[in-house]
Amino acid sequence: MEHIAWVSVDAFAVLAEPSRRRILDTLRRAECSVGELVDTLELSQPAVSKHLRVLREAGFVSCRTVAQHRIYRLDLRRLRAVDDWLAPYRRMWETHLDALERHLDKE
Amino acid sequence: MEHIAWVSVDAFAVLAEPSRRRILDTLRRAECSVGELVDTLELSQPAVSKHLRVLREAGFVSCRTVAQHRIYRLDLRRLRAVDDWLAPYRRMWETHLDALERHLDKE
DNA sequence: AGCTTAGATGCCTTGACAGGCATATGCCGG
DNA sequence: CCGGCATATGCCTGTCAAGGCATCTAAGCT
Repeated sequence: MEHIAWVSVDAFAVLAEPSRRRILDTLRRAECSVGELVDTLELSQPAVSKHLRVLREAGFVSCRTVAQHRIYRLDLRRLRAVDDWLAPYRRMWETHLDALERHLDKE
Repeated sequence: MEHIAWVSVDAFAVLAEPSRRRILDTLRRAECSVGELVDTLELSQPAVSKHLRVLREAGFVSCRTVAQHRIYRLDLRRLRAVDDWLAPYRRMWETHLDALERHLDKE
């Protein structure tokens, strides 16, 4: 069921929430249990769980169960989709930057 | 006044709105008047104007006045901020990809 | 000056979503 | 099998943003 659902979720909408970006930033360093995230983010446990649910359904994170803990872990695939949207723009400023450098070299 | 304001606007929140991304995608090809955007996006004129205001105040676009037209134009600086957030993640999948390639090379 | 076109703004309604709190579920140890 | 810890979920409420419509402003034309 989830495997279908997350395709339709708007990645940017998910990232619009600052707390969710902070969760990703935290998971970037190391995978993490919910409790650890609660401590790090200073947010209530239900709030964190809800954000994790959104991130999970959107494919930004995956989780596995270890005893009574859930260990969450970054899934990079979805972020690449965001990066894909950005790519053409990045090409633009890279060429602009190149042009600028060439301009400065002439002086 | 605006020069101060747009620093505090959350870039991701601005991009969360699909119509606004479509506007940027359109402006990426060429600068554009409001009317042209209305035609392209099939959205009401007030709606487009409001999105443009958000984009403008967030620093994603700039505009100049030509007769009774307003020509909007992409401003890449703000997108680079988004890209900056993404950069550490990109490094991650690039190294993962490298690792995968090395792995495949061995076979 | 009056008319028209391009665009911006204001008001209103509606829908989505975040957080708080209470509660349910799942898993462990004894 | 029971109590307790870790996490998930439901319900409620407040907030905020998007779109529709009407209106205002500004610039050009005759």
